[in-house]
Amino acid sequence: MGYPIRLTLITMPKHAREMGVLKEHLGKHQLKFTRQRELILDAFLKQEHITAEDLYHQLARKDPHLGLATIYRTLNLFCEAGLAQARHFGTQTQYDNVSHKGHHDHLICTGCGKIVEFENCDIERLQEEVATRNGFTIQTHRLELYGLCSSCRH
Amino acid sequence: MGYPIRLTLITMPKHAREMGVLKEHLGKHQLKFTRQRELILDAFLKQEHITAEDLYHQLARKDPHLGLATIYRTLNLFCEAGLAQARHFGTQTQYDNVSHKGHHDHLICTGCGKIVEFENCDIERLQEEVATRNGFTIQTHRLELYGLCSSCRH
DNA sequence: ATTCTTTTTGAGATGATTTATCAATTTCAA
DNA sequence: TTGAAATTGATAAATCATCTCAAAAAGAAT
Repeated sequence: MGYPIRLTLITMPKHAREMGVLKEHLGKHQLKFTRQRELILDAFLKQEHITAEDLYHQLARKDPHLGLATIYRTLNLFCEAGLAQARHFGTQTQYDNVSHKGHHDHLICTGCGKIVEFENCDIERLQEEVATRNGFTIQTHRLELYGLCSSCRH
Repeated sequence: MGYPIRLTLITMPKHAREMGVLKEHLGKHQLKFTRQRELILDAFLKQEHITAEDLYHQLARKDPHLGLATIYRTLNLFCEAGLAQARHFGTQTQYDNVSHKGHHDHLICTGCGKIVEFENCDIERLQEEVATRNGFTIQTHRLELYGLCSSCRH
């Protein structure tokens, strides 16, 4: 009986953990915490993946008119801080939100463009094996499977 | 005893099989077989992977002066014919020669840029599993492992 | 709070890569 | 050989991302 005691968590600001990661990275590199960086991180974390251009338009309506260059700079900063990962799919660069998972693999439908994300420990273990056998130490990886989803096969 | 009877193969023109693949693709799409396309395929097949720019410079001295636009058009044509595969690595597009292997996976050193190619049947089998579980039929895939090679780790 | 140094921002210029345009040329089937 | 259709090459244009730099903001030290 009694209510679950989650009040402190419920009232925590959104994306507190990621904001902390960002601040730690900034501190370590003599960089500053700005309103723009906060706004962009907040918006970025609401998506699985987005392009700089899309994020620019999404934020254009907000109060200060954020420059496109700032969006690019900040997304690249997130990559360095380990909050995002750049991926070149098609013509524009996609920035993936990897703040809540170790790796990010994709199943991509060549028919409709649908993207399904997955994780597979067995594959990752085999990747480590291959790398070790070749004297490499893996920092990150990218696995994309292209094909037709069930709807597009017909 | 006696010599191995491989004479017909030995005297076959280089890249005959791939040239056949190209011609078949051209025929199916009302496209024409030109001297440029022949030259570009010949040069392209001599590498594992190359950028349009590099191929352009490599061919610049040859008889008909090939335009850069033609190189791009033709490499994209090869992709459609299944002879090449485009990969966005860094800023330029890399065109991989996939004519003699099923798939093309890479170990890429983030220190020196060295690229090691590998194939791993176990990984491919697991990829099929993942795809099937999600209702996908795989057409192709891309696996890139980024890390430091043994020389760059120091 | 004020000052001061350093970093960041925004707007547009710039750079890099790829595609589009179009007249002249080439291919290839009739 | 002829003629319709496709291709080519040169360059313009488009696309995407980074660079430049003066003005603004951040943050530490007064």
